Amino acid sequence: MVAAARRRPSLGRQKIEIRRIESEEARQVCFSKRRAGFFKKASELSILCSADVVAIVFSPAGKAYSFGHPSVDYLLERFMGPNTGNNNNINTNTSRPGVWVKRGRVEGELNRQCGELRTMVEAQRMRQETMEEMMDKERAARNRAAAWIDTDVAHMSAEELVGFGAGLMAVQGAVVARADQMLRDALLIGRRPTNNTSRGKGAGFFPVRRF
Amino acid sequence: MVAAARRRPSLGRQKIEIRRIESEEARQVCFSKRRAGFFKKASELSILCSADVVAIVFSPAGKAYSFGHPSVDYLLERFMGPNTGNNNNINTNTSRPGVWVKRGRVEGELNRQCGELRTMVEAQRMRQETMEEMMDKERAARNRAAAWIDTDVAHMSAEELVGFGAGLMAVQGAVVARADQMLRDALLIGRRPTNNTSRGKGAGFFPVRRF
DNA sequence: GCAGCTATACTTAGGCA
DNA sequence: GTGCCTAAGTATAGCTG
Repeated sequence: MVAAARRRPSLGRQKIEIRRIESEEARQVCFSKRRAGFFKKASELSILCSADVVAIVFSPAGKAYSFGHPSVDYLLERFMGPNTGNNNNINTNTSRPGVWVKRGRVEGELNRQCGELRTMVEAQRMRQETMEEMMDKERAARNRAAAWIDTDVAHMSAEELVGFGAGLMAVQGAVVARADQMLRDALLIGRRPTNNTSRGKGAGFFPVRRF
Repeated sequence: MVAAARRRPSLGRQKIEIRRIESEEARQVCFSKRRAGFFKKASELSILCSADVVAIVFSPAGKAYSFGHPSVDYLLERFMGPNTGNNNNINTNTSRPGVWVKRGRVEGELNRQCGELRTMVEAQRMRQETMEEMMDKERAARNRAAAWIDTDVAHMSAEELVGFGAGLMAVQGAVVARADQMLRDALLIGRRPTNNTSRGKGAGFFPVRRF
């Protein structure tokens, strides 16, 4: 059966899907709020568990915000290691990064390569953003369509339904349900209807790298 | 009143102060749980707001866990690259007039950075492909959905049709046409269909009407 | 150590000032 | 961009298997 149209259940918090927020303004607001919450989590984690934590967030506009305990620099240094390889069980006691100097011309070739690569990265990023926006639009259109179907069914009075007849109702329900199901499944906007106490997001959910 | 309440008020969550957890075991458990939550927050932040996020956590034992979107190394390079002045809570431009590297590790750093950038390019390319595949699937799903509706009605047996009654048969064409059109219009354009069809007492709101 | 539970503390989406 | 408000959605402390 098709879910009834969902009106705003309240003035309070609403559930949202974890996907790029389309509205630029809403995205910005969300960014501010969640960034604060994120850093708070980082802080709590470091205090409660005596863990060292560093978190850096780049806003879409390019601004960088960071949190670090004991300090961002120290931890980054520790993470990246004294050499190119990342070492797991740390042993660097260098509490301060050394002096940084601008690269000389010796590495001009490498520098150019890096520049090109960076340019490529940026270009690809822009393409990616464009594509994300396209998908947002498609999804928005889809949601509107789904909502429209839902509304239709939801607003259908019993009288009207009777008018259709049992057979038509069945087909209609099947059509709508099936279409809705297919759309949701295929388009990844569905959810697990089986168990509302969602569980089982155990492993491999995050791109977390372990050492 | 004397605080006699040193009992557990319930079986549920209890309030704790944000301070180092004394019990080693409890601290470890908390670390695991909160670390997961922390990375989840990072992931959500990056997705919801299209922000780049990197988070690194060192367990008390020294193990390092990290999350990074698009990639830890790329973001760290981006964060540290532009200049030396990288302290906490500092803004950094995305643009870099020149790449700065640590003295004495210039070549190693450059090579490493180039490697990371190449990895980035590759990763982004793959992500782009993934996204394109998703879009293709979405289109295919839409087409399948539309086709399914068609076939469903088209393959309807005479028996079924009899069950529906003559009126339903008469409307069948309208069902298909309207549903198809609705899907196509709404899905592709997101345009609101004209729903104000004349409706007598039993007229259906849905494209299909009573017979 | 991780997975599952319960009940609750905490976070935050959507509005509004 | 900031901050407050409400109500709901989530994360998670404390336990158990």
